[in-house]
Amino acid sequence: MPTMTTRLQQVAAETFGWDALHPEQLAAMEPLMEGHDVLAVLPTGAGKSAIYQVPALLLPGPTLVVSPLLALQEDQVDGIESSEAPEAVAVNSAQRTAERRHAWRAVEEGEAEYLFLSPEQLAKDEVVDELAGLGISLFVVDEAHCVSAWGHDFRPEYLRLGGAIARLGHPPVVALTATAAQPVREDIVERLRLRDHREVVASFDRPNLRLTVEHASEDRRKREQVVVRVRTLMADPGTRSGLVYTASRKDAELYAGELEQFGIRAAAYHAGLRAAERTRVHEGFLDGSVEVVVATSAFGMGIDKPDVRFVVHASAPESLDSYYQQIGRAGRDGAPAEIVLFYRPEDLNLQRFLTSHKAPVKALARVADALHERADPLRPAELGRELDLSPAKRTRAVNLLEQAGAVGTSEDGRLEYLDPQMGTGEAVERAVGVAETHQRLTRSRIEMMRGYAETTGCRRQFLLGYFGEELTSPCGSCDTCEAGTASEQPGEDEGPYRRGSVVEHREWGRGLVMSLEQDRLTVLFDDTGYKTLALQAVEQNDLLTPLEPSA
DNA sequence: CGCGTCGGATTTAGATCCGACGCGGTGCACTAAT
Repeated sequence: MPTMTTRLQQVAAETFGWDALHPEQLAAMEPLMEGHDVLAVLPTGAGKSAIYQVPALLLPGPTLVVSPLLALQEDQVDGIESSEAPEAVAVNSAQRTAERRHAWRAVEEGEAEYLFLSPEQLAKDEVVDELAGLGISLFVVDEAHCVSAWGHDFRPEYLRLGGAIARLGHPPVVALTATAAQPVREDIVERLRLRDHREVVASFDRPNLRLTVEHASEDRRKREQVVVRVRTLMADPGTRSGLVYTASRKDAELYAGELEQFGIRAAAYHAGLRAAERTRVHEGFLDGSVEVVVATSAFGMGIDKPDVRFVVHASAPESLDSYYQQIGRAGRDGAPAEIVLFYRPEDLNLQRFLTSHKAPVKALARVADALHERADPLRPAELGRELDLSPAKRTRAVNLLEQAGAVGTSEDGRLEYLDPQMGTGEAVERAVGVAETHQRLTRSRIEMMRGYAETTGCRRQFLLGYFGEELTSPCGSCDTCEAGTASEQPGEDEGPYRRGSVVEHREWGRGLVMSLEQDRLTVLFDDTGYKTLALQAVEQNDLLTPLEPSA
């Protein structure tokens, strides 16, 4: 009787041609095979897809893969098609009816093992009903950070996945991502309602990325410096391609135009461009005809180019999660790459604006009232028709009420008001509270971005600390290390506050110590998000009470 | 929210100050008109 490990390795080799599975891949696959849910946070290139592709063939029913972009679904389907594995199909709005019907039939008849869907598809009753009859044996959430990054506002259907999983009888669930700090991991686990799950988290360290921050006071000056830096980087004979990230579409166009004037084959990329132009830039970047892509956050997921030699940020993004993901597109081949952030504190204001979403009080009240009045639970689509609310608005309101504990989803996907004793006024108030807590976390993440840019300590230590990883001594290769300011460091084992320990603050409640610098420490509070505290003030005023020793 | 820009006023002939105004990201799915 071969062991599970052997069987997995056999399938990997025979079907996919992978000679050996990494320990981390196996560590994620094995609990899945035993029926556990799994959250795997592994760097791009670590073979995340294998984690579901291989067990899928050893589990009885079809495998459902939720993927955020249609282009990614297409890539994955093509990838599976080129292996010996059974068929993979996608179902989405870009298809003709006949094509869609064919895809469903292929899964029903067992010809297709893998089915790719967007979260929006899964928010539709008829889709989940169809899936319920298929005996899905593995539920995959690819790019799972999207649950947390997009579910709360931009794509609220991401928060409906937990309900869909429940309606499918909760098959083993695996959530896969390359980037997730502690609160993101917790959010994924909670929102997808993972049960007794296992986490596989690889190191976030990318030693070949050289981290630098350039401080600028004037906007105009910063713009000049960005262009000069990109020209300098491109002048290196070993450099064929690089990425520039901007905060706005206009800036992407502006920088791309300017770089072109200096003879660099640059192109802008953002969501305002026509599909054909986006494809042209994307493909040009991969084949080398476009040297530098100047992009908003629209560019990145699914881009796997090994020789990107630099990532320059003309403006800071809204979190270190996004930043890490964007810089992670450099140096995939392992060779050195330059990472430069041009930082002006004012730039964070734009991020503050872009991430500010007020609680939809009107929609909350209407949804709460409608559900309170009804004796029978009702389907989300019915609710939308009844209230004449757009799907996005309705879903956002339902999500908030659900997180507030006022509304629940039944086994068959119907919405119900949980406690008739609770007035709708209170339900709305609680939901607003949930939105505000989330907003505080968002704000605090912007402050962590500021912390990274402004630290005099080792940048790599700061970045890794944010992801809950300890680098015991300064890296020696970032700008602060080279400038000598990063050399001082706190004694990790001295003092009552250690990385990973749990503390309590009178006002902010329970928190997890994320990192220690020479004169300050950063704590992730459950309700307030990240806070950076001066050690002196903490000690003098006895601000923090240690609750548990570090794990 | 708050930055950058623009136009007008002020004061005095080129420049500065002030207030008003516009602007700012990520994708799915669907529909209606060609």
